[in-house]
Amino acid sequence: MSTTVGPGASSVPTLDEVAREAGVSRSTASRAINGGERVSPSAQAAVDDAVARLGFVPNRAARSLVTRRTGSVALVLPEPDERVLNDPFLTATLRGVSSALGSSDLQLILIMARPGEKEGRIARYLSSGHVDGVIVASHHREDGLEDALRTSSLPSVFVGRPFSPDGLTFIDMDNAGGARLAVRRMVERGCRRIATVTGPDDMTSGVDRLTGWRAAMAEAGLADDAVETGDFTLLGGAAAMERLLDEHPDIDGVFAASDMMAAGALRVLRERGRSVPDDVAVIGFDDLDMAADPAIALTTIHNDVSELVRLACDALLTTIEVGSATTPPPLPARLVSRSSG
Amino acid sequence: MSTTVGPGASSVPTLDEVAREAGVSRSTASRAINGGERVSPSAQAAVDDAVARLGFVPNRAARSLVTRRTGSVALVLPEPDERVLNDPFLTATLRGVSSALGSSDLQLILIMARPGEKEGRIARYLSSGHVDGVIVASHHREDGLEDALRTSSLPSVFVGRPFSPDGLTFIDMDNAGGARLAVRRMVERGCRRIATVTGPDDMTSGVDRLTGWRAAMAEAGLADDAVETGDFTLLGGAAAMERLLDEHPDIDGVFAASDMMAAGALRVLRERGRSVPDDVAVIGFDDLDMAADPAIALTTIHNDVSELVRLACDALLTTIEVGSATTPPPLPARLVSRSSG
DNA sequence: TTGTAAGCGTTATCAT
DNA sequence: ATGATAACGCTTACAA
Repeated sequence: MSTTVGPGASSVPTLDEVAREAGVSRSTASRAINGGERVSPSAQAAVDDAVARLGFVPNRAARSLVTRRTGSVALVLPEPDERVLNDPFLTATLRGVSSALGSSDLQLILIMARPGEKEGRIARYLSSGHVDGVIVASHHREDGLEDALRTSSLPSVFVGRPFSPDGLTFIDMDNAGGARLAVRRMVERGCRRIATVTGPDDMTSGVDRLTGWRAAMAEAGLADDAVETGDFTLLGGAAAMERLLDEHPDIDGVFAASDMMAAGALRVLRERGRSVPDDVAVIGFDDLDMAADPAIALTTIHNDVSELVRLACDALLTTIEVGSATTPPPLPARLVSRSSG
Repeated sequence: MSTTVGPGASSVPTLDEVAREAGVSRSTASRAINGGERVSPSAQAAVDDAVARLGFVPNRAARSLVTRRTGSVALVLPEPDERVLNDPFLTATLRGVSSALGSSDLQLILIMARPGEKEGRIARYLSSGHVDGVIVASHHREDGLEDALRTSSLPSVFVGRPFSPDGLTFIDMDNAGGARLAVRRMVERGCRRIATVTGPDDMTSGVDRLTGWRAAMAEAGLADDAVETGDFTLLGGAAAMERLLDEHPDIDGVFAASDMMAAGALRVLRERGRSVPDDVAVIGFDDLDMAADPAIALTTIHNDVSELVRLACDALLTTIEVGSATTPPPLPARLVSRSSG
């Protein structure tokens, strides 16, 4: 019925065509499509009809050009993709954001690190107006995200304290407090030579847990020289534990800054014939499912990722709508007692 | 230096401002920014300077409005997010697409199912012009994606045969052939009462593997009545195995349409005191890492997901650039022999 | 090589 | 309630 323009000219209908088909002006059609404020029932019906008949879908580029809204938010996880998919902490973050967004009608855009990453690719993508907001988790000191987002007007929320939090909003748990809890528990249990397997020092979660460990060791009047760095992975934790045993054979307690690293440490301790917790107590951090596994039974500091992420999403949505949000106090740490320490 | 318009008026610089700052016209600035065809070295330098000074980033909405390119492609996995993150097959797909895109400068948009999913939400998102192309994997008969993409002009590639492949391009392996291989192997090994734990019948991978099983059973002159349906999960496989043993206590071989289901079947068989492969042989499908685990040692049909996904991405990029791509023949199936069957 | 001008498809303002 | 009309920020003929 329409003036055909040749083969392949079907393509996507525009608002103009809908308006024409409905016998109204483009503005009325637009109003009818968006909520229908101030449009007569008859016009509304005509437009609805035309939309259905033509299979009209608004062009988002055109729409966001004028509304300055894209309808999507980014989750930035500056880690290689295989890491993102294998690390339970990261998958929990992804899951949390995905479900928190489920209720809103925002689309999630997942942005991970890429092999030969040219510095600033992610920041550039974010500033190019493709998203209405950003959640950043698992970020590193040198990834440039903090400065980029601080200077940008793009709403953003960090999961985990940024290195320079000024002008940035973030959600975090009390990492130092958690480490303190772990040390105190081991001290109570009679440990006197307590080591730590720390996280990477380019991540605040690693830094803060180490700080907490040092503080608690000082409080207890214990030496804080048994420190080895891991990378939050099982293998990294195992390697750190090896070094720890080589250099400090007398340790009787280990605080690992993540459950994954604790699992690696446990494996090494078993291989080296140390019994846990009798010879060496072990306490992890995160309280992943694996910690509750009877075969592991890891005492650990609970980290409520889904709550953290929920709060982050709330804060982000608030920022997008209201224009700002505040950084709440850190979530308190809680020790979950199992048989390892 | 610029005419300030009040507080908060800093915001994002536009191409116009860059042009003014560089002392050239907007079109010259545009050309300089996009590749720099036909711009004098001096103009180029001036523009580059201005861009750097102003921190200009092109507005993608405006750009895609005219170029009709968004610079992103969607990966659609119509499964709930927890499923996506826990199923090794799906994570492999995600990883594959992510790395295949790494070389191009396309951004990946991950789209998963949502709890109260209103029918067609995904299709609507895809047609709204937010992406240049789509890869669909793990799709179901009733998810509406096939029709939506068939009628749409959006480039798309399915990983796994669609139910109605006409007008759609897809990459698949020889699922029926794989099932046949499994049955023949068990027949060779002396099995005569072979059951199957099938996949869901709203997915072609489930259907095709069942078809292959039936064909091979017929070829061997065996009865094909021992069939129970699973959902590709471990629990589903276990439940199906229970039913199988209840109804056909005499079975001596099981073809499970996925390794996850095979793992569930193995667990049930062990619990019920049947030894594998002596009492009952078991063959899975997919060849996930877990199949190679010595504690499982599952004979299985190899499924080269990363290759499948690579081909799918290639096909998609071709379609986006050239306008069309063809469906290649299915990848041949290969049996990987381990101790379970 | 450069600039002018015409869109791309929406929404938003403002008379009517 | 409705409809012109002016943006939104960019690319791209076409002219100079």
